[in-house]
Amino acid sequence: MTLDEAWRILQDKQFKRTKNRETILQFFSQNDRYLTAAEVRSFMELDNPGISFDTIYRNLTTFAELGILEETDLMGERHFRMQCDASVHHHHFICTACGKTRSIPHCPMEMITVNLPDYEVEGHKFEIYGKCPLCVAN
Amino acid sequence: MTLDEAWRILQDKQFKRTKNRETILQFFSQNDRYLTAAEVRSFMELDNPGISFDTIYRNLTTFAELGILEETDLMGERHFRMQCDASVHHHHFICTACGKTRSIPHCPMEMITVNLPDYEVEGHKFEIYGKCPLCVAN
DNA sequence: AAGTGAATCGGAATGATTCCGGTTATGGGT
DNA sequence: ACCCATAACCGGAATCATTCCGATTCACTT
Repeated sequence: MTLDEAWRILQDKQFKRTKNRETILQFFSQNDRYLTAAEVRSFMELDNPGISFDTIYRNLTTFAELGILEETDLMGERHFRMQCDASVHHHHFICTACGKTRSIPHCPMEMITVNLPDYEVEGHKFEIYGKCPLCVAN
Repeated sequence: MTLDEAWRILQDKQFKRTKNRETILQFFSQNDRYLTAAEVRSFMELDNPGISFDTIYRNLTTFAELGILEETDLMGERHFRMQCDASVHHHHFICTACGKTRSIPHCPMEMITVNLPDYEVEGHKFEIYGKCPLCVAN
């Protein structure tokens, strides 16, 4: 997702264009991996030393609800990354060393939901963890 | 997994047979779903009103490391359940209303890892969330 | 330029989990 | 059956991520 696409979504929903939101989105657009609220804060403090965690979490949650960011729990911590391509449903390999991700186009759900009659499926999570080629080499 | 199997594993690894461990295992053996440390504590307080969270977490972590319990993060909280059948790799449908689970024998990993050359896969997570037939009806 | 509600701030509160120093109890050896 | 070493436990404080809250500031509408 590009910055322009993100802002279009926000404007459609009447969210205001604030400096904090610009900084957050800029940070995600230039970091192609899952980030924690603390990492976002470190970056934002360069511009805004008094940034509140409340502001960060509020915006991250909003962005995730709007589909601008993807969210997942890793080691009990919330992590966020820019939505890579909402048009094609996919999953991720996540490097446990550097945090970088790689798309996995396959989704196992189709062949499985047929075996769950009477169940009301709300969502699913499929993630593969390990070391990416770069981190394997080091 | 049965209580006997669990105790055999513990004895193999020289863990002591304590009252607390008996209570914890008993609780899991009679609850076929993911439970939180707080739920475990509530149950244990019937016998042992002064039970410490430290004791609960220490044992839950030990059990999970030994493969006696399965662990997952749900809504940012650690949840544990008795390992259902370690001999057959599988995944779970998890009811978001009652917490009960249903085994999903299908694992999507085989057909996917072939597309990850040079990646070192350490693990994966595949869970389906929704309402079980009983909770759909209510 | 003024008004209004959204957004932010800062700091306290919460909730889950872990740490720690002191105490208790299990299981092996006598 | 008793002793001992050490695993296990206890209670409470500490930590960490996250949320709440009352007061202030800011972005957009008119």
